[in-house]
Amino acid sequence: MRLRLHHAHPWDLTPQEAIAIQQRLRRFVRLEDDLPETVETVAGVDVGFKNENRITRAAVAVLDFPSLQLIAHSSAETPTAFPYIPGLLSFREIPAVLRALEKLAHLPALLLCDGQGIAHPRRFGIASHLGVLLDHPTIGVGKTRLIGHHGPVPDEKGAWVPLEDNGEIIGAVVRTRKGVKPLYISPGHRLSIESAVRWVLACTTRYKLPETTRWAHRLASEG
DNA sequence: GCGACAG
DNA sequence: ATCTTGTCGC
Repeated sequence: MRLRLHHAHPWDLTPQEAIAIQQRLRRFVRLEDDLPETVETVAGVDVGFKNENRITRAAVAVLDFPSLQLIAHSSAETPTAFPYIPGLLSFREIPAVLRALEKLAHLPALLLCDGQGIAHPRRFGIASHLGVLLDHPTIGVGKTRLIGHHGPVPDEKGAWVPLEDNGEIIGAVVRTRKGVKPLYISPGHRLSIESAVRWVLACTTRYKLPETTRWAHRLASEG
């Protein structure tokens, strides 16, 4: 589908300017549930690198919901134009992600992104950034923590505890599989924390990572 | 000044 | 993220 998005080219941005953009866009993030009545497709978005990080490859895996069967996918490669800086990950990965999304016939109802949503120093991780640019529901699925603190997570699938920063709840630490490190879940845009957790669990079967993420990771890394 | 630090 | 074999535990 056609995506008309204006934004500065990452290679022209200084970290300070990138931070200013996050501060300007964060006000558009909405945490009220705003999804279609019926969600028929969910997608995983992930990025991989080639040629010593010179090439960024993004992949989108579209799954039917709730069967979680892969029904479509797309990918795109772009020259890597921004370094990896904690807190500014989206400026490195989003350009390729947008190119991959453009190749889809239809935008999936919900996008699960690798990384954080609002569980970010400025509450504007990659899932929120992508969600605001598209004004579309997104969830951040992080394998590790960027910011925030939390208590122990019961070792039972589906158990979760709030992720907190300065007295503010910014996400959830979720046990998607017994005996395995939990996932750091936070809303990107158009969902509440509780809903984000529910959707991630609904997309997870027998593995730590949701099926959406597993497919996207596979498509972004290999051939 | 000393740690922490998504992918 | 990426480089990579075997190995511990349910």
